[in-house]
Amino acid sequence: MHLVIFDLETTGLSPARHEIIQIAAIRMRAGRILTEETFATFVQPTQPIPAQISGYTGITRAHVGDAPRPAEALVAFSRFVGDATLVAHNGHRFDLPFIHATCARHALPVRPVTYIDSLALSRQLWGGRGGHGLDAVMARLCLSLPDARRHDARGDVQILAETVRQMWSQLSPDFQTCPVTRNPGSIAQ
DNA sequence: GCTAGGCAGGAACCCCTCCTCCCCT
Repeated sequence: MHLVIFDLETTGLSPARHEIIQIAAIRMRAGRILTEETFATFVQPTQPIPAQISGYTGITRAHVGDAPRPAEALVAFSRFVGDATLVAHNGHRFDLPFIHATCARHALPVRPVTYIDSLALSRQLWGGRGGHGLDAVMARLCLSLPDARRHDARGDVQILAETVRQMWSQLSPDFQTCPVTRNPGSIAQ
């Protein structure tokens, strides 16, 4: 199965009120993380980045000042995605709604995609007990990637890709079948 | 902890609705 694992950093939690400031993605085929096939860009928001978000993500005005505008960044991301199935942690309620809202705000034409929420992999594997946040999943898998910085999309996507690989291998070792629901979504054309 | 939004699981109850917690920046 051809997957693109991705992560967004944003200026807040509300797709209606906040903006994307960073996109990172990494490709996975048949259970292999293709570390040479990555995508990463900062995105220039129309509003200033709140101080608490700069503190949380490390992303400041200096990072996004010359970055592509949202439309340009989302089209480039779409090209990278190709015909892959997208994967994001809490993507059903966070990343995909942010992409939908950003496309709508900038009147960007969209195309259908399928996506998997990696929260569902965690719930499938460990049931309702305990948390399913990325930190909790990492702890359960005893996973530590010292070079991957949390809350930087490039670091989070490395961590997420490895957690997805490990969870998937426990649920469907041959990587041929998808162990959780694939949802319909849309991204920029 | 707040923002938005409503999954998933459990309780109460008998089949759907309500409630609480969750998860993302």
